[in-house]
Amino acid sequence: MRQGGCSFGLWKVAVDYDGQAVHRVRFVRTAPEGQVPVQFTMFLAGKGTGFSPLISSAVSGDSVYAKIYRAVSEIPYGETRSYGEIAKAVGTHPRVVGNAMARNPTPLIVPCHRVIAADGSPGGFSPDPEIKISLLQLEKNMLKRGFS
DNA sequence: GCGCCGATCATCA
DNA sequence: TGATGATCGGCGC
Repeated sequence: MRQGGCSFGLWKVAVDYDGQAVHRVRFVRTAPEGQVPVQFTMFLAGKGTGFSPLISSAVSGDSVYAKIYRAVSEIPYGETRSYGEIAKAVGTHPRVVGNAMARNPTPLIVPCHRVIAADGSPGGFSPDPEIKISLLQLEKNMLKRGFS
């Protein structure tokens, strides 16, 4: 298991991973020393649209949560879905989707920031909703500017 | 049009 | 077993 950190604006991203398997991602004020997979730095710099071939350990298994994480992973770069849409896709209730996002062990890889409330408002994000806004703006800008 | 309230269900303590 | 959510939709005003 390797550990690393990189910057995203005022926040840092701490990553626990093992080869292509990513076990945990979290936003922190101070990141641990070490390298992160190149996909993270590329994505956060607006030079990548995804994390392939990295896989999150959260999507394995057959629990409802794993299904939710898989469904969320299929949201394309720059697009959004509502909690209700995800819920319908996996056959559960929107509240459960919110619960799954709140406990998401690997944000970014499972793009929980692309899941917003049904009326278009951002909804919540841990530890800070501003991160969610920043990520959505980043993706929107990059689509518009053609990954400059 | 806006705000309140009840439904709903997988985890965790 | 009961409480708790990063919600949704309908109804009343």
